[in-house]
Amino acid sequence: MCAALIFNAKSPMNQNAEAILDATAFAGICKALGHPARIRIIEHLKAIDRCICGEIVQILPLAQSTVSQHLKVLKAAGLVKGEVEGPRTCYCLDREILDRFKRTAGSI
Amino acid sequence: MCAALIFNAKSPMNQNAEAILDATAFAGICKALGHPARIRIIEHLKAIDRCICGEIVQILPLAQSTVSQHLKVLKAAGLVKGEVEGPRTCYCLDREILDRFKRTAGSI
DNA sequence: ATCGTATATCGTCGTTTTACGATAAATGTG
DNA sequence: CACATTTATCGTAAAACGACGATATACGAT
Repeated sequence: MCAALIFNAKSPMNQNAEAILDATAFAGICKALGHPARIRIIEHLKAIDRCICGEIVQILPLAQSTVSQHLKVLKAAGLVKGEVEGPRTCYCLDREILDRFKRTAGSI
Repeated sequence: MCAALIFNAKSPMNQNAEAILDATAFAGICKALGHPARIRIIEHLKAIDRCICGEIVQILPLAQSTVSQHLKVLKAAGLVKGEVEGPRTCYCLDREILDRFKRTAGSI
């Protein structure tokens, strides 16, 4: 039927959107999402699409350095992307990874 | 339309199946799922419906006490239920909680 | 060139996680 | 009753996490 039924997630040629994460990769994403502050960051990024770090600092009751660390975790997991814009960094969701997480979660 | 649009997750009267988890609850479930061994336990339980602890010990390359700890984490998160049957304990998924997790993940 | 702003990184501290072996508790079996 | 089986719990050690303040870095503005 669809590509997801033909290729599995471990196939190197599988760059399609239907890809499903294996247990380790899925656990890695879950771990990155396993903190309330990081969930709120994801929710906020979903709502406003893109924003700078400072905006998140104002929303969360955490120090700037702590927020920066949480963003680092999310970035390492591939859930968010950050691009430097002059003195600030603009963050946005990586919808591709997020969708892959959702599909995998749905398949459990 | 459906109940999910009328009641939100924080409503005390919201015991319906469409309930969505708040950020903290969702993060808690994600944290519990944030380890490859625990994902494999969930997958195995989904495949065979119910099994005793010893069966999981044979599947995973971990000591019995470690597996028992992982099961404890999953149970604390509400993802699995365990009932004592004589000298052994039989585990199975809590589909309700799992579905709630899935729906919340899908709504992110 | 200096200043102010925004962010990342460093160092630190206390807590939590993960893993294991050893042991206790519960329950069938001989 | 003694014994084997199954699982949970305890104790422990190493690693990772989460939070913070202090500091470094990068860049625009004056």
